[in-house]
Amino acid sequence: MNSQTATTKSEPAGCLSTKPYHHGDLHHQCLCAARQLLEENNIASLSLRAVAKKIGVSHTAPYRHFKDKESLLAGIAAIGFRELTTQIAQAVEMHSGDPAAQLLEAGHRYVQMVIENPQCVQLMFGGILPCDDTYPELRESGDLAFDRLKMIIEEGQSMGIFKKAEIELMALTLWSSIHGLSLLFISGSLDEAVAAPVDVHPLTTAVTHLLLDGLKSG
Amino acid sequence: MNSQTATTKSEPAGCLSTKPYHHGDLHHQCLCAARQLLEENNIASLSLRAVAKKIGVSHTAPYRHFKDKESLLAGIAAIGFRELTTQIAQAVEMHSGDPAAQLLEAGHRYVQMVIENPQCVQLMFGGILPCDDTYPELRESGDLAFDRLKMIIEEGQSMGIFKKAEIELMALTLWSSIHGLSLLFISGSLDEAVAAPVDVHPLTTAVTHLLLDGLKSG
DNA sequence: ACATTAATGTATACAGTGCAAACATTGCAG
DNA sequence: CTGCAATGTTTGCACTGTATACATTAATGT
Repeated sequence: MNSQTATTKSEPAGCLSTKPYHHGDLHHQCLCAARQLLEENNIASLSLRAVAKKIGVSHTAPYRHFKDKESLLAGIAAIGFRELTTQIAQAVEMHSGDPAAQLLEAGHRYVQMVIENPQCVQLMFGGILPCDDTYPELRESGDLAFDRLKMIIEEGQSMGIFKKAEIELMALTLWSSIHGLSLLFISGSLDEAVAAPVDVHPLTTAVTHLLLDGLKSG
Repeated sequence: MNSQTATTKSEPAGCLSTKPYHHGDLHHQCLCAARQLLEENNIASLSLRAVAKKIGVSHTAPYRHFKDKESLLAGIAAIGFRELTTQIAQAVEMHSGDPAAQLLEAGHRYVQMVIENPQCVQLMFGGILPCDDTYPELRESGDLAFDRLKMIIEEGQSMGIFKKAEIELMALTLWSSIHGLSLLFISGSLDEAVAAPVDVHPLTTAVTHLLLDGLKSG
């Protein structure tokens, strides 16, 4: 080829500047693009090649940043777990000193997160990724979220507004219920099981209240 | 007595629609083989070609019985839904006249079913299959199961042992909780969130009891 | 009974996929 | 400036879903 100018950044007109052939940070962009494509379709039809094309790199470029496709998926799932934990944390500090309100708020945020990122959630809990310690970051985030949930209940107990059953059991019941409700919702199973058109927010509120009735002391 | 019926052996009580013509139950065998392969690995790595090979036919043979791969998956999911409905029905007739026991039994069977067929359940609720009416049989089965659940609660209410909240709401809470518990269990999320090694049966019992506390009248 | 036909299974082909290996381009360290 | 490590590209292979054309066989009308 010719030596000097033509090969390098000789694209003065038009295009955005940031395309130095060594792409900015492909790692991050892969995650973003993949997450977007994931939600646009579903897990099955997400391809690494499509991700690469969306970013504008060759279809093997992502392999410089992710060992394989599963590794990319794990990265997306980790983001999801972190977001979930964040949501719960925000719910806690939003209603400081009111465990019942914290649980309700956390439930709403959990459901909201699931509804807004259904495919990501399916990825997080859908058994696609291995359960072992292949991707440690996954478990840590999940752990954190559950810990926060238990802390809420603990506070409620010490305040005397929750009965003193096993904490993990109560937390698990709550988590299961909200988790199940969210997943049933995005799976579409509710739309025809329940007669009326389903509105999540009041539904979540009602379910949580029903659960809180069972958790109340006395 | 055998001149005609010898060759035309009525097909062996297959899982899906009967094939009045041409004998040979490839349809049924595809479903069985696919289901088996599905549980041996996971959804992502289930291939039609592997199914065909397992049965011993050419890799395009299944297309005579299933429009495409998704259609096969829908068939498997339908089997799963029907099995779920059956389990709940059996729980009901097992504890006739005792709604609380029916719910508990149904919960145990639900969880058991999920644990024994995790990949199938992921398929049923994992958002792989379209939610619309592309596969009507899917929705019908799910409907039936939910109807049975509501009937249990209705009976409990008329017997005066459940509070008289909205039936669909109570049913939904119960379903969500058991569903969520099952899915969390097979997703592996529980193994590290909960400290001790998780044993499902007592856990299901405990969760159900906690819920029943919230449902009780008074 | 036999030819016709529809139902069923096969052979072949093709585009899309994940991924490995060899190669090219860049930014940086000596 | 030279060499190197990080990053991106090209090429290639095995495998997948599935469309098409072909072969076979069971069911049916005459």
